[in-house]
Amino acid sequence: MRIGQLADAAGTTPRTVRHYHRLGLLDEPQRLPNGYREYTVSDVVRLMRIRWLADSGVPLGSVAAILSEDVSDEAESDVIADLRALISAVQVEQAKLARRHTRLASMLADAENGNPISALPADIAAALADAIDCAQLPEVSAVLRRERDLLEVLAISGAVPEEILAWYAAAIVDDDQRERSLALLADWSDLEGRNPHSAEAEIEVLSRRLLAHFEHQQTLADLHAAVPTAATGAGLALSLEDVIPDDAQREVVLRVQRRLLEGMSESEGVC
Amino acid sequence: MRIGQLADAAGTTPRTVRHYHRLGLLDEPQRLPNGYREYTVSDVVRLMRIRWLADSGVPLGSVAAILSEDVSDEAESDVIADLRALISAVQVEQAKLARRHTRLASMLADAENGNPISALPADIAAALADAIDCAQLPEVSAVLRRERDLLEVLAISGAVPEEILAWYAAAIVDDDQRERSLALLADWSDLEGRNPHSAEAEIEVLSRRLLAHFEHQQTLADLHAAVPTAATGAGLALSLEDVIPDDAQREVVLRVQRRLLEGMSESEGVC
DNA sequence: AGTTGACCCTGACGCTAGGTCATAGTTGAC
DNA sequence: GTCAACTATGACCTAGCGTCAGGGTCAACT
Repeated sequence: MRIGQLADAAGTTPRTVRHYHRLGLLDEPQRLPNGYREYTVSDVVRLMRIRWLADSGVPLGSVAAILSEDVSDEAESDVIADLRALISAVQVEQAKLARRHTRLASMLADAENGNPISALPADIAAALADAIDCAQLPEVSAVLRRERDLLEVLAISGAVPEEILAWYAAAIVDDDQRERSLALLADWSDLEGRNPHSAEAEIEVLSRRLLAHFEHQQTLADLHAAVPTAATGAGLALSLEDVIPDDAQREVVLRVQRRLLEGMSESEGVC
Repeated sequence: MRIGQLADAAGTTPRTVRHYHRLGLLDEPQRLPNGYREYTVSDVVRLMRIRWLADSGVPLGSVAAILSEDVSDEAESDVIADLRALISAVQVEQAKLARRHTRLASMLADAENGNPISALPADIAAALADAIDCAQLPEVSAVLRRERDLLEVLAISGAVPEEILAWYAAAIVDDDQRERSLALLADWSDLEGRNPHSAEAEIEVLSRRLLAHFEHQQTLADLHAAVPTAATGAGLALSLEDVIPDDAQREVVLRVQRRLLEGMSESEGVC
């Protein structure tokens, strides 16, 4: 019997047989005068056993121990431990594959509907992409990108609460609020270009408008409370300086945030 | 931001970041005077997007296309085709893992019960192993090994019908029939050492005893009918000469088989 | 001032389970 | 004789990094 017939009998290839020879899993048979390997039926049996184990997920390095006839106690308990480890590895892998399947399916749905592929829900990602494309001013589009990136990073971290997404969906996707939201963002981005010390009045106005815009202030409070927790919980160690390197811009953002927090705490009793 | 902080932020390792640099997935950032890479927050966003896709099962080679902003029609349809292929690959992998899980679980059960690990059902494999160990004559043990190997090869081929296994279970595992079965095999192996031309009488006697032994002759007929089909169906191209290289031994087996077939066809009308 | 420990750099090999050449000799059928 | 199909060996390739080897940098503590 030659190597091709052996391989055919076991449903594999000559390359694989030679591989097993080199690993010592299958003994090298006698050679014919022309150098060809000459196999017997017992090689077929051995090879099929190896293939069966390999197909069952046993790594080739453990096959020899399982196929060996000697059943010393320690060898057997080694085999049992190996099998247990393999089974839990398979379970881990199954969980991973299940996650992949759902994610890939939603990515495919996104792509088929012409939406961008993103870790964010399709409606939010699409609305943000549209807004970025349609923004007249490049600064507005930059602010929107920053918002989108931050939100997506939080979503990837698996730490973005449902309420935040719902709030975003309402503020950006909903046609009614959308225009006002974008106008606010435009003003905000406009403000970031200004000298923070000569823009006190505008900062005050913008903060009031933002507070007025968010009808559900509790949600805004949740947002501010959740973001740092979510970020650090996911191992994200980003400071505002990382996100906004420019000193003046950062100062404006800090002042607006401060005013917002003041405004929220003032009306806290109301909610 | 240095490479370790970047990697931590994305929940990965510096080695992975450098790997992505070499693949061109992540632009090389500016270097500090000491040669260290200096990252910004947009690198964090990019890296986390890459990790999210990779975790979702997208191969790194396809990540760039998915993350690229340009959405030309052909690029998008390429992406859709890739995603479809990935999803079906995941499904194939899930089926494979499910098979592995059941197989590994039954192997673990075998090992825990002290049974040999085999593609055969545990009771049959254990009974055959016991019989092989306890056989007084080495020839008997050799015949039993041959039987076991053949049966296991057929089981691995996935082509051994349930009835055959049930028959074996009855003949070998069942305590009542077991002794008679083993005695028959011992006589058979004894016969194989004889000159076929001077053993006509013994062949006749053995054949009659075999026929008498198998109460369910239809099952025996199934066995003989199924084995060649199963073997060729599984790509097994083994002739009797491969299994029994010795001419005289093979001749004895052929004569016994011939007598068995005659005996079966005689009583065919009865079943 | 020295030392320790935690980073960073590049380059190279290792892992699984074989696939895929490249090069060369052999067999078997027409 | 010729051609396809087989066999031999050896070497490189895959994916996604892990892990060393060998060396430089930096901040803190003694």
